[in-house]
Amino acid sequence: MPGARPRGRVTLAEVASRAGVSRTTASYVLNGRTAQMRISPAVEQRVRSVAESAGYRPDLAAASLRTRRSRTIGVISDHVAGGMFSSRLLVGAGRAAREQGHVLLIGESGGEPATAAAIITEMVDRRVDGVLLVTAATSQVRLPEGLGPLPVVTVNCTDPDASSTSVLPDERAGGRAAAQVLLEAGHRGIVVAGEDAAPEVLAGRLRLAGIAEALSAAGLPPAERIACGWTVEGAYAGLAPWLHGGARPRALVCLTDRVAMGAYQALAELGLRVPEDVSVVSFDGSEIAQWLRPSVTSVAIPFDEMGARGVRALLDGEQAQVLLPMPVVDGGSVAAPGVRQEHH
Amino acid sequence: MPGARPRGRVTLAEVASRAGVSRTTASYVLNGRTAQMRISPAVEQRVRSVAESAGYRPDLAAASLRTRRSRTIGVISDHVAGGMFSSRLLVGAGRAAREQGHVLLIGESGGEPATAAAIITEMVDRRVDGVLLVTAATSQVRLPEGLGPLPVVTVNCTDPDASSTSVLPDERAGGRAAAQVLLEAGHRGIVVAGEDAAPEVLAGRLRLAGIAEALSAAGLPPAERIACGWTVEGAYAGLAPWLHGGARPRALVCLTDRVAMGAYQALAELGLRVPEDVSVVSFDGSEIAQWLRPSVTSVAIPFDEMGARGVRALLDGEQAQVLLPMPVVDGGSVAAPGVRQEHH
DNA sequence: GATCACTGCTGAATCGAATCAGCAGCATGA
DNA sequence: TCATGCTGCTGATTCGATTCAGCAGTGATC
Repeated sequence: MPGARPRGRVTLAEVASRAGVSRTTASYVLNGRTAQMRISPAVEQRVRSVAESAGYRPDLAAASLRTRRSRTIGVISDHVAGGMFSSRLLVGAGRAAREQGHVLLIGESGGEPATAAAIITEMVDRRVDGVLLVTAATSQVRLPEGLGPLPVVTVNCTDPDASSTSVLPDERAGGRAAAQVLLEAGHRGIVVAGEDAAPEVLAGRLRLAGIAEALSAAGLPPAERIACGWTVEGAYAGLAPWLHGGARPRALVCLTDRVAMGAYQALAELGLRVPEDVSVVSFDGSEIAQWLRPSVTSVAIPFDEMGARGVRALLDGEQAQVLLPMPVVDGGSVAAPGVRQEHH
Repeated sequence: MPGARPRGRVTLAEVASRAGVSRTTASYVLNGRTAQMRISPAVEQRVRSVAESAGYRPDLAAASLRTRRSRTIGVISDHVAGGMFSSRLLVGAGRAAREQGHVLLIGESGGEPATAAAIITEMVDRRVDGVLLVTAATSQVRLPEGLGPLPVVTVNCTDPDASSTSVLPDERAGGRAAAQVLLEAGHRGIVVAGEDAAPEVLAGRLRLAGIAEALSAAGLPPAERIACGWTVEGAYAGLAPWLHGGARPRALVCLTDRVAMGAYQALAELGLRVPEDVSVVSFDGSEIAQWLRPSVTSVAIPFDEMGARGVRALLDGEQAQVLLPMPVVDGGSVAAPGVRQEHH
């Protein structure tokens, strides 16, 4: 049946024949290699317009077979897709990838090394151009086996033994910024709520280090520490007894927004108001921070940007270690110490 | 240099030659088609063991070129990856895909049709085997153009004009369940907080319909409705004036966990306790529900399972409309009405 | 002992692009 | 007039799998 297109897709061969040139010429034109290959402007125009009007799209499976490039990036994560905030990383990464004609292949290991290994195999089989290794919490990792010579960028994590590029939030500077917010409001006695999580998690240690640096630079003694987990429940359970025991902090740094939420609950139970009685600053810059009443000033993890920078570093072959600033998202949770209103 | 492997990957041709058979035979063995093709057990064993010991992995780009199948599923979402809870859908979908040797290609449109179109093009170019169209909120959609004959499963959304398979949470039954929890606790006067969002969002309407059904079945009048948005802030802003105006609900159904959070804030401000003064039930089953004190009983959206079922429906060529049950996650927010303790 | 069916394999084509090596045609200079 | 060099294109091969069609060899049958 002449006139009917036999297959679903238009191939390069069809474009070439309709334009009256060889497949080779059509290929060069459509890959923008007219200059090196000395294709005349007339032919170039002809090929381009035929391709356009025929709706030609190259078959990437065929191209990948030949070029060994797939315009696809593998994202291997532990709990990023499942995480409440970290999943935004995928949004930024996806946008940056799309800007360069790439697409994301995702695999979530759930923290299982065996699953991670299976994911890596699947990705290598599909000839991904590179891999983004991502964690939900800023942490140290070991690069998994099986990646071979694939370029890898670690995002929100880093392998101290590997030379791979990494993109990390500047948690230490974030820690300084958090303390600075309270210091600038006039606070001196600062209490830190939250404790180190697992040893491979960097976030806690670096935030604490930053806070300590800011206090030390201001000539103040180290902050008091209240141990409580990283969770809402843990923070409440850790802070409530302390407050019931009579403690009356004026300025609280919570190591995560979840801790801040638990802290708000414990404070509310005692009738302590934020910020009149207690100023609060926290970390993560998640939506939780805005949901609290008043919303809590939070030092944000730029997940979206981290994903984007990770992809760009991967595609541009960047080698540096990138430290992204953590912006302070202002809420209504910080006030000058003033004179505390006594409740009877 | 004899002995050294020339390329990075072992090819089928190498496996075949080492096993002393043709590429054809090796291919049939490794694709499990020994029965139809009458390959002897001895040859099968030989090929398998050579492939195993050489670490052979088929090049999927080459296979895709021939078979037009890529063992890859495209996931096109609006705000799923960026969403706090909905991103779990990707986890379930990824797991189900991996179980069948598939992998997920994700693209998030942010709700932009132009971006969605670009994503579809990229996915079609990569010969995905099928597409999961996903939304963060249960809603009605229109299938986008450009998918051609690709199988599509809509997850958490549905196109009433299309015949594609869809996987949806049974929001109406969820609504009934929410009301039932309160009715069984002995409540009769139920107030619903939250309002219809955009008309294409089904969740609100169906939840309300389910609640109405349960009340009607119990011979009770329709529930009172308090208009407030879907957000924490909106819920607080809607409920606080109402409570300040003297309203004293005994049982509250919040249309989302966010609304529940805002409701808790408004209730706390008035000194109304959950569940002693007010019983609360909500929807979503998100982590927020567990963070509240006391945790709120919530009718959960099974995001994880929705993703998994969507993938299975796609790969199995299922045609039915799947309605997944919404489990009630018990919290401590419901109690019998009892006698209200008066506060002076 | 020719025909037939069956077993167990293989040769060659194919998918759709990328790319190396080379070939006409024309102008230029010696 | 012929070698030389440039311009502008093309033929043929390659990537690594899948798969159709077919072909030796063996034993059974009449």
